[in-house]
Amino acid sequence: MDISIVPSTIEAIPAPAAKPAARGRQVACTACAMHPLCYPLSAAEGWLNAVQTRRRVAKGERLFRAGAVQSSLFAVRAGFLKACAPGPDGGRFIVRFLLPGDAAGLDAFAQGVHPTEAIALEDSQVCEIPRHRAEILAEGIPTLGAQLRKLIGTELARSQEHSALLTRHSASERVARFLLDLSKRWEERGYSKSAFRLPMRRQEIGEHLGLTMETVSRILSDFQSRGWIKLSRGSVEILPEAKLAEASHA
Amino acid sequence: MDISIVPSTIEAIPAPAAKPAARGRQVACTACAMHPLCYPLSAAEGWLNAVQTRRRVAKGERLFRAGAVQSSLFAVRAGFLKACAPGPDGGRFIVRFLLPGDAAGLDAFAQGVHPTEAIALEDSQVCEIPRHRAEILAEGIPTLGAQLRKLIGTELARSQEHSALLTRHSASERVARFLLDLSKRWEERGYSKSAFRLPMRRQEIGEHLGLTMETVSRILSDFQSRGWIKLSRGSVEILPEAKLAEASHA
DNA sequence: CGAGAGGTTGAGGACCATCAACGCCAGTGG
DNA sequence: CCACTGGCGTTGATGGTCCTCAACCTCTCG
Repeated sequence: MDISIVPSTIEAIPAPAAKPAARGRQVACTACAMHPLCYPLSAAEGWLNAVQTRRRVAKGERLFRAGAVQSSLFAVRAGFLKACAPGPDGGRFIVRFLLPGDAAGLDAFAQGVHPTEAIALEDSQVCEIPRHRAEILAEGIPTLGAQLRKLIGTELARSQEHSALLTRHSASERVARFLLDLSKRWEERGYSKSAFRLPMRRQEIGEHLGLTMETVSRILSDFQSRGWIKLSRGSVEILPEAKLAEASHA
Repeated sequence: MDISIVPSTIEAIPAPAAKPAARGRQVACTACAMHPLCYPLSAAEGWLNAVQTRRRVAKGERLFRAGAVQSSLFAVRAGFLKACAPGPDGGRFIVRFLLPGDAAGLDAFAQGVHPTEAIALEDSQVCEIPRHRAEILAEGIPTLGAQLRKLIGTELARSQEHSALLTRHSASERVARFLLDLSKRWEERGYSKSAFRLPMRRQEIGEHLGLTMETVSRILSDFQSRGWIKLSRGSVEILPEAKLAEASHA
């Protein structure tokens, strides 16, 4: 059985205690950013189990620490994490929120050390590919090398786009785009694009968008009062008649 | 003669008309971001000439266009360029200023298409490595593949750091850091860290830092009146007793 | 000389940060 | 069961930072 292609279940791996939070949310391997990396491995018998291990990350736990040597690449399998760059003053910038299927830790290819860290916002699961394995395999299988470049390049393009968002758009445009971006990413993973969880705090949205938590809260409230979204504890619904797209680049 | 190691001169390549602007400013190959890529090639006889070509880019000319298929990677050999992401509304975000020794076009590894474009701010020269060559070589020489990943990863880390700068720092902190960053990069290339050209317009500094040209102008004037810098047409001097570093993170 | 691009400087105001108070909810312990 | 507590979210008042609009200056080039 090819577990890289068949969407496997959480029960397929040893679990000390199956947690509801991580259930029904894991992404199919075929939708994973790392899939092109994992897939060829399944063809090379005996390698798969050695290369791909899984790991649980409890809410609040750090997957890897800023400044730590890059030992592995990660792919989020289930849950929700944040990738953040801690500042010297205790503040931090949240580079990105990580959804199931997203890759993490790629920025460490620069120095071999993680410049950012990843912290779980809820109980999560990740697939782990040891770095030296990835490198060896990238040498042996040319398409893997290309896929790895593509993955890092995608992160780069995304980061540049985020910078553009930060320089050229108002607070409400940023929040609107943030919601639409999440919506799109959930849709790409086969989930509802109109209703999804929002497990991060307002503070963290602010740290991602360059705003204060109060501003984020006000703007979300404003969107709700206009009938564009519906907020509830830890989740949001984007109403069909959403003017969000309109608001996002005006 | 190994032109990848010996700092070669502009006269060594056919030049329709040697332009003073590009002279005395080309970086030594050993200081180039692409050097680890170029260097191994010189060991493989016969490949070098085919892989590494040079190209002149006149002031105002576009090295590659946003949306164009990625045909090559580039390394700046002499001159000064900007890498920018044009917005739909005619505005744009300047991702980065490119100095001699910097790599350009790496973000195209995401889709095979350039998301950003590079435009010369003054007459420049670039080294060009066709993409398919780079890929073939990366397959053949493992260290090349790793170097390529490292290059892209470095761009990624830099971009994330820039995002952090945009979200968490005031206008004057941004300008101060911008100057210090340029200073450091010139120093790394063997030039003066205290006096260097500033060939971009105020408008363009603003597009890089998320500020208006008026704000940039005011802050530079302010720095000058405090005795921290000395401005002259197209260049700047950072005075030894610079409080810039202090201002950059306060 | 005139025209135009880029830079500087000023006045006024929008936008968002700051500071502060309050509400809601979950968890805790009496 | 209920008060207490602390984290998070909301909302209001106020002020600072930076944008906007505008005038003027300098330099370059035809």
